[in-house]
Amino acid sequence: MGLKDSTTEEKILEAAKEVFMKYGLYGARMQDIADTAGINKALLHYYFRSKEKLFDAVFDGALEKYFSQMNVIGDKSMPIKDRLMQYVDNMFEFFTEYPQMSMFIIKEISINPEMFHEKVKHLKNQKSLLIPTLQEAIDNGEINSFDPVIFMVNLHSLCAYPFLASPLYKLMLKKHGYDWNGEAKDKIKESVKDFISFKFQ
Amino acid sequence: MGLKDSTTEEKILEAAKEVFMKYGLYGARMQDIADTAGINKALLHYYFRSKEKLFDAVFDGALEKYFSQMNVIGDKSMPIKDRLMQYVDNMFEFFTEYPQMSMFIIKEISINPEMFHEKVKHLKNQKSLLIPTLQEAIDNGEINSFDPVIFMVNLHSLCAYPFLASPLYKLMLKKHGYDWNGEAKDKIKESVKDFISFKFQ
DNA sequence: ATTAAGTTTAACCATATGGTTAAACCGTTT
DNA sequence: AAACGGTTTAACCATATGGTTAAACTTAAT
Repeated sequence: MGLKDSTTEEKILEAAKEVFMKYGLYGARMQDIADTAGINKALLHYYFRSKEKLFDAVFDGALEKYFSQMNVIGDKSMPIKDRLMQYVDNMFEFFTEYPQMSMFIIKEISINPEMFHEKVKHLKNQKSLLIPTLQEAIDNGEINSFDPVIFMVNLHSLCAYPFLASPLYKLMLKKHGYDWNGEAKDKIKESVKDFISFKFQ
Repeated sequence: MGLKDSTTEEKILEAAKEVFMKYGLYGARMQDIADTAGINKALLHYYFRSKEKLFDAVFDGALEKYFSQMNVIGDKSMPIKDRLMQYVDNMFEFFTEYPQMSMFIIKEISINPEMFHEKVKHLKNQKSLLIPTLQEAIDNGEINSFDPVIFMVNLHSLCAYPFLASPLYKLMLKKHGYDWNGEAKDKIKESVKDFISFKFQ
């Protein structure tokens, strides 16, 4: 019950992240995780009692990171437009660092929505900060009225989809002279900012 | 080698679609497919030699349907704006009928890009019709100049992501008074049309 | 009715897989 | 050095899984 060797546990978690994110709960193999971590398979069960428990640790971490990131939004000292531009920058930075995360979360929820329903209760940042922020700017008369919920869906679409579909784009954009890991990502980010700029004169 | 009972083969393919799309190649179980189809497991191997072959049949069908759909775009008799609006309608119709398809295709490509690379060669409609169509409208002076490749990415983002993320939205939009299966989908479609309208005065 | 060909099933097989256990291996305390 | 606690490993177990086989079944042609 004492302190466990943190580095081993972290090695396991890192490997589990990699394998679960790629193959999902059912597609992932414990032996694969052990090999990736460079340890014995029995150690997985020593640190995390079962495959499900290990998966939970990975999934909980992902949910926490994902939802807290989605709520990073600048304070009221800036105009709403600047805050949104910064929000776009943050999303692109986040998805660049964790390109597989949205796919992982969405896919696992689609397989097992009940589990997600249970887990979301224990999250601290479950409600979007973006929507009340937009609503406030509308109420202030800072921007013209529109539906902030629908706008949030559009904005997340524009930012998240290019990364979700990057396995496709990595192979298909070449035909049009673009390299995903090169200029494409930045050009897309600028185009997203262009897109939402129209909404704010 | 003669004609096989078409209904059994179709039952298998239907079940395989369902199970593979949900769990992916590695997560899917042959027994699960057999149970879903209501047949003996050995029959799967009688009609399709192996799990991989059965998966190929499903994946090839999905690729074919997906890429041919992405190229349905009206002819030059209409103004470019109307053609794009129709394109949006088509995408929303398609994703409503096959909500899991983009997820399935993208996920499997991300696990095994080489396989996709091989398969895409044998596709008839591999290159996007949207991009040359936009380029033509720009060259004609019908619309102001912009990058058609980046625009295509944005447009597909706006249309595809809401369905990709629908497992999430189904659970989260309720908090804001929306029902995914009710009004939300249509409101999002209209907002997408609004978004792209800005590009065309 | 018999044959022939395709179809379907139950019973099997070899291996993969999640999980367990007892022993070995540390590092620290006494 | 002995004892103790946490850590790691090899060997093992029960079941799941993809795949095979031989026999039973169905249908149509002769």
